[in-house]
Amino acid sequence: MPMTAAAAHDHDHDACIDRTLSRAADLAAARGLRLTRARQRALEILLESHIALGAYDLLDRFRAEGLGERPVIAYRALAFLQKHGLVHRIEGLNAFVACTHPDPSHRPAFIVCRSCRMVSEAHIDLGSGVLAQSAAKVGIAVERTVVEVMGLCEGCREGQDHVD
Amino acid sequence: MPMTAAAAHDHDHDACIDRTLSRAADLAAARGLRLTRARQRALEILLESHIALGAYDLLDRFRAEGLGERPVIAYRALAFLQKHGLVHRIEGLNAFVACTHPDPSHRPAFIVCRSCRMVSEAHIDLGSGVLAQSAAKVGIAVERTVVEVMGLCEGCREGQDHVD
DNA sequence: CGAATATCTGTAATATTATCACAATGCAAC
DNA sequence: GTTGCATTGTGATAATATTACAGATATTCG
Repeated sequence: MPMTAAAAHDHDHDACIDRTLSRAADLAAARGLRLTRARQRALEILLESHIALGAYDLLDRFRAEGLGERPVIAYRALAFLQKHGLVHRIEGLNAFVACTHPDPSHRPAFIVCRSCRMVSEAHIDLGSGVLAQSAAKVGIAVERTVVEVMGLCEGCREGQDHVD
Repeated sequence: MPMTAAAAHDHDHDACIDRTLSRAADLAAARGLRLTRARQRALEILLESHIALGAYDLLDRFRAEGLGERPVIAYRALAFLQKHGLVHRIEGLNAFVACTHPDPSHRPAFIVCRSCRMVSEAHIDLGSGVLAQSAAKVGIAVERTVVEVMGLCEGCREGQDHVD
């Protein structure tokens, strides 16, 4: 039986959801943010699993729930959530996942299945290593790091030993 | 006077170009690849600078030179060059740069200016660190790593202290 | 050589991802 | 309550990327 994304994370996913939502609520209270219906639902939908969703996947859900019909609705919600660190973009997939890490400001790193789009969040400090030195040498002031480790998860390897 | 991308790399760019093109020719000879006109020119165009170009930027050049009118022409050339490690995709920019590293199979890392799109190529071995362990733990067999360090280069910081 | 095979190119259409512009609405401060 | 600002609604469009299939070119092998 193929392992689900949640199973692969081996955790209490309900608690994971609750923790993240209450963190979002705290953040909103603290910073005076407006966690409107669309923003709240976007976060909830992304939290349902650790599968990265495209903006248009989210839009489909919004449409089904009467929360909006047009792409920009989804992009706005995602932009807001990203800005406040509640959602991350997976560049290698053009997709989004809810942030599952409690630390407010961190350098996220992602472990990603290119087939089922399961994402596991980790961390890495590139700020102090060889790469930071190289960046300094060419004069780049680092603002953001994109670190994504891609491959096939166990379930996807079983289902399909071909390339995909 | 703002530093150019080439100056920031502080190198003999002509030699850089020659080296990469001859490496491509060697590779083609060795593997029986067909380095056709469009492919050759795509590589040459990307080599003109260390600025990442979008597929449609390349297409514009192709159009100007009578090498093709349609997007798929550019994407095909890029796919071929990527497949053989002569070009890398910068995920954070949806753009492409020529590979400047002699090592045939490596884990590239990029230092990127988000404004002028200058790219400096470095390397990093994530295969042996914490991240690889995390990947193993969630069952991902790593195939590819995306490592991009983004920020503003010196020239772009000077020109525009606002956010951009 | 010449047919068989594989690769590459040309062309059209379309899919996917993302943003802009502007009017209308809601919410908060005074 | 009206001023000011953030948010939403609506339409259009921009930017990025792929599929499908026919025709051309190169390579292999009898």
